[in-house]
Amino acid sequence: MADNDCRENIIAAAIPLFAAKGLNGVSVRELAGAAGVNLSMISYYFGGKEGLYAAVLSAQFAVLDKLGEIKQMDIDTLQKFELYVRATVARYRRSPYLLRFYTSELTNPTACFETIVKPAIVKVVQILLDTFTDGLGHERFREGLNPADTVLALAGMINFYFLLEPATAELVDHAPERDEQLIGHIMDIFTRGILK
Amino acid sequence: MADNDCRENIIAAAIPLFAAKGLNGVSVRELAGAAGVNLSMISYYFGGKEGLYAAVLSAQFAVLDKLGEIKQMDIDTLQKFELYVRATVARYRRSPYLLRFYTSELTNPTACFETIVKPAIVKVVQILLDTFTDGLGHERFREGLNPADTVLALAGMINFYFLLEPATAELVDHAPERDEQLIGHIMDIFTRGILK
DNA sequence: GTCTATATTGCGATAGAC
DNA sequence: GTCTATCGCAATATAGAC
Repeated sequence: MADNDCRENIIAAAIPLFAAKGLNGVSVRELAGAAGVNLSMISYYFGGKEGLYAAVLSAQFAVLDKLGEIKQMDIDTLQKFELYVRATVARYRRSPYLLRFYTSELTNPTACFETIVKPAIVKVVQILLDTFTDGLGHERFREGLNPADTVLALAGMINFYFLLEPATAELVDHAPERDEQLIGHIMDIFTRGILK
Repeated sequence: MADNDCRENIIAAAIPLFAAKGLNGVSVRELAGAAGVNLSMISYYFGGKEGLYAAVLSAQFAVLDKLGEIKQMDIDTLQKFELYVRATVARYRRSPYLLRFYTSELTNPTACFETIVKPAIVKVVQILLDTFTDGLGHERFREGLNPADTVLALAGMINFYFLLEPATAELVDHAPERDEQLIGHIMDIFTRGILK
């Protein structure tokens, strides 16, 4: 295995394994076997299993950085919220393991929670809060809306839909073809919910 | 340790440990130590660590059974949905580890997912779907509402608020004193979102 | 029912050859 | 940079004394 291919192979093979079973559910032997490399390579490149896990999480959460662009855009507040929902759906479709890492760290935090996951979540929530506050001045929002409750409600509607998929696959159609309808639905509820 | 006290002590001590670290993150030694019993008692009473985990999950998810009563009540559909939200909040306050087991099994399923967790989730979603369908006949709901998207949106708003707490504690006030305001907020958004 | 002692297995990590 | 071999440890589970 040539040079940096090895390092990338290990990360690529580790993503679905860590996502499915968590940090403690996978052994270095299993990780090395899936990557087709010798198990000592994991210590060589990452300093151990936990180092590999941290590298995987860093790569997974890097995609969240792009969300910051929404705040600066010259569009309506509600259009910004719709962009957030669209970006979230697109992200989960493109990177189907991200939500697993996200919620696994929220429920069973490792050392990475404080260093990687929590800052990433805080950043996203802060963007949504700022967007809402910006809109308060010149949008026709209802009186008495609590900013935090409002933006967490929006985030909850879209994230929970994906989180529940393993349990509701036979009850609810989670096909990507329905994503547009889902986005429209959530934005309809949210828009009517917060406007005067 | 007298008789059945022992069995119950083990379960009581196991709940926060399994909730915080997951099935693979806790050892039988740690479990026995926290319960103040000999480690062989776990095999004696539960047949092993996985048996104890299954017993813990069964006990945790038993509280969901009461939700079925909402369906039969002679009240408005929207009042039923509010009762669901209230019951969810009250449940998480009374049983602060349930959500951890819930989402841990959704993201990193064990053998218990198919036998205990998924059936419990399906049951709740089915109750919400039936409640919505019942209401379609005699409530002033908007046209074109997708039942699944609608009820998952409601469930998402309330569940995600609690799921995110470990990450947003410094950003958002998650105190129980605010629960009434939160419930009112979510029901306001949901009600305006689905009525004509 | 509860204990001690132990059997057995699998773990993560690394020394050292190439 | 990659391999083999192995070290040391912690895991679960249980046999057998009381």
